[in-house]
Amino acid sequence: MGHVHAPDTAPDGASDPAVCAACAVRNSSLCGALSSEELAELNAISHRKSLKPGQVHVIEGDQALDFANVTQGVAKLLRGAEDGRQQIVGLLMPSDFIGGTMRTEADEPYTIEAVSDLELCIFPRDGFQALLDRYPALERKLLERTLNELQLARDWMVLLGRKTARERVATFVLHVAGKMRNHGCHGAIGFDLPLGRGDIADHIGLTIETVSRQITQLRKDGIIDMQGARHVLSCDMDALRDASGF
Amino acid sequence: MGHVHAPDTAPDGASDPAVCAACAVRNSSLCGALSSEELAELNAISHRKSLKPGQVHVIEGDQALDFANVTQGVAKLLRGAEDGRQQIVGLLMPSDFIGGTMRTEADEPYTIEAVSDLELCIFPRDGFQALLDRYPALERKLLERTLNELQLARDWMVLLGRKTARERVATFVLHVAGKMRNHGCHGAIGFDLPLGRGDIADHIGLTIETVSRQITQLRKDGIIDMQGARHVLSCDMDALRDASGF
DNA sequence: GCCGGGATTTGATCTGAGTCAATTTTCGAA
DNA sequence: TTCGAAAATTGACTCAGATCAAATCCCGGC
Repeated sequence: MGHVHAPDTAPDGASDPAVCAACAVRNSSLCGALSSEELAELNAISHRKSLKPGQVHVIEGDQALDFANVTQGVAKLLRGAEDGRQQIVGLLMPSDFIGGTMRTEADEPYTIEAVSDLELCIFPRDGFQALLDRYPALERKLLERTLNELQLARDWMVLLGRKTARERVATFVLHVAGKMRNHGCHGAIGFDLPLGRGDIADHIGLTIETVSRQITQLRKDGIIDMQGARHVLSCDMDALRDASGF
Repeated sequence: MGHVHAPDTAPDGASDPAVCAACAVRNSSLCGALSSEELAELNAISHRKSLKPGQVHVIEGDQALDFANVTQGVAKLLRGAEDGRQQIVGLLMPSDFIGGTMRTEADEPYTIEAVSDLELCIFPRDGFQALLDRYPALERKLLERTLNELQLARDWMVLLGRKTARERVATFVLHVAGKMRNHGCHGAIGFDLPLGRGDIADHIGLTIETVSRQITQLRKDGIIDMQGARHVLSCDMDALRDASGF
């Protein structure tokens, strides 16, 4: 991980802007829809930004970051909560795209909070929308991703509305395993949970204690094998799917 | 309600196809993005379909309805549940748009179930996508609506993940009042709840009994005034917003 | 390697919402 | 207008998960 030699060469023979050629998500992100020339144009209006764990960005109305790619790190997308209660409505990983309040009057703000060191590639709203007008492929890709997100959000509604504590935790682990997709999570390959117990709780609508108890239970049942609190050594995908409800 | 004379005349002077001119959602639906000519083209590939209360449509893979406008009636968008459990992930009212699994491998099906007499205007997937390619305004509108839906879904996640029973019911009433927007729901104007107790429960992640108890409580507290089980005579919007949590 | 503080686990107890079980209401059909 | 079935309400009791309260673990800094 981390060795990127040979920058991609686009089909038309021109080459990507340097930053983009080195970008870990050149092809897997939205940018994958663009040729080198188009990418150069997008790149011209973009800028990069780093966030340390715990730092936040508020998304609302104007100057705030309105469209961005996550190029490195993990972040949580938060909603609500002047009192303690908060709900994580999305988990952002490299190649995920942020933004989309578009022209809707964004009444209440979303918050992006970095979980690990985070790198964003930010596009000012107006410039980005102009590009959207110009490059249908970009807009199409954005539409597809948004539809995907919508589906995900709706699946999460099922989790939050109808699943038991055990099912929720199992679903979460399954979901992370999928996102990590470390070549399958079979055998002893393993991966780290990107969130601590508290954040997991806020994502699946439980408390820290309940999350902890359920993880302990899944371990005792031999469905997952862990080392420490974060590292999953292996998991029985079938049993996990089974435990995750429907 | 129901008196539509004078069909709209589009800016360019041409006139809408007859069915569309008579359509209650000509302008408020996706079709609002189209001129009369464009509408004619869309109309050419569309067909109408009626569903009686309780009838369902499954959305998946292929031949199934993949893109459609709701022109009349109310439907619920369901997810999950081979056992009893089901979650209503969306409420569909006139001018709402259904569909959008796009090319994603739609692993598990969504279901549309009519709540009242339902009228759909259906567009076969391929033809619709071709139009999407041709008319950027249509695609843009679809993107905007999808982003809206996503926002709604995420707000609902907060409800399902973090709100108490009372807050959920209050939020639901508020939400319906907004959708109905019978000129404000102040005074004695009133509106009907589009769902029965069971469906409300499935939408906000509670049981029938709890929903019933909470509605009773809101009535006793003077926050809403009802006649029968369905008809809301009036509601104190501020108190309701207050009771709905955040 | 040692230390310290936050994160996690574990235990005991409480409670909001679920479940089970009757009524009572509502509303459409005759 | 009456009737009957489905929907809604209400009550009694249960339970999954929350809350409160200690341990214990773990990891980074020294």
